[in-house]
Amino acid sequence: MSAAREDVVHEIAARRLRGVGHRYTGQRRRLIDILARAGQPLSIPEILHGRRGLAQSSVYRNLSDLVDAGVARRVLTGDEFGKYELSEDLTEHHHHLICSSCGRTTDVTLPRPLEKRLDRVIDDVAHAAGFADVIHRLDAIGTCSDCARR
Amino acid sequence: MSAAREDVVHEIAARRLRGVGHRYTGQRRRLIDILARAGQPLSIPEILHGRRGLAQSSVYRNLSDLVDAGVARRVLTGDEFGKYELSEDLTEHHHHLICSSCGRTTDVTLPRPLEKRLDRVIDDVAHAAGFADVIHRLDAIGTCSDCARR
DNA sequence: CTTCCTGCAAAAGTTTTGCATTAAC
DNA sequence: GTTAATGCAAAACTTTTGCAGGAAG
Repeated sequence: MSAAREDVVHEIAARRLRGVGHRYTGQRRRLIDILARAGQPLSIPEILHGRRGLAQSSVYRNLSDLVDAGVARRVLTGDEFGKYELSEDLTEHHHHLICSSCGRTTDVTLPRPLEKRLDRVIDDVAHAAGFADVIHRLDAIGTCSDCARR
Repeated sequence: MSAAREDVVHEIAARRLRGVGHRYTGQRRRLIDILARAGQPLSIPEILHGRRGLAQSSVYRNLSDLVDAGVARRVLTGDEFGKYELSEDLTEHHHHLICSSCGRTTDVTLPRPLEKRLDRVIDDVAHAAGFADVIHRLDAIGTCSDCARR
């Protein structure tokens, strides 16, 4: 995919964090790695699971800082937990397939022309309602193959 | 808009609740009224605010029952609270403009042809990934006019 | 009159905060 | 050396649950 190479992602993350007065510490670098390798949004319990040396409170604080710096974003899945992923300019514009039964979330992309048309229409509608700097969030919610079997 | 008249909404709500073994009580009827008149998703604090005779726990329970019966749905706004609205077959298919700064949420609709194309493409993509019974959720997130002024 | 719903209070579960210690620059 | 980040524990906040009393069918 068109995602930036990992070292470039780290450079960008470091720059943006410094831009908002934060340091690029080991734990923050590690979180970026975890999110970059996941390829799907992760909840804090998922991030903590099987990894040592990460205090829950620090992970919450750091993900929040990464969001503030524009390096990550919080995804709403209807799961009980919030999930996090790298921001789109570090990966690529994509959408989510969310299983309404188990919360499983998969990244998907749509054809370029459809995306462009969507963006135009949404921009028009949003401006008419007085909204500025609008991005869109399009997710599909259904039943994944595992849950359909039950 | 093409929304059903209020009394029809109540009939449908009553039928669907009975269908899952629930009664159509005064409080449930009242919640339907509140959601129907709001024209935008409401959080539980918003529902409780300025209304007497609604116990918080019962509102949580009843909204959950309304969702189970297919009369309402839970909307994720990034606000700290979950918000609820009537299900789309009782109103009409629409989307949300969400202010990332203050959480203000406004309903909007998109052109029919775009919606149809979206549905087709999402259906294809979802099926390819093994998902069934997919609906789409498209929201626009930006800055509302009030927050832009600050 | 039996079953489900309601309200209150308490519990559970996710996220945030205070503070002393440690690491970054 | 100064300022910010970390880990632990405790607190805050949203949502769920237990239970006794009340309403629905």
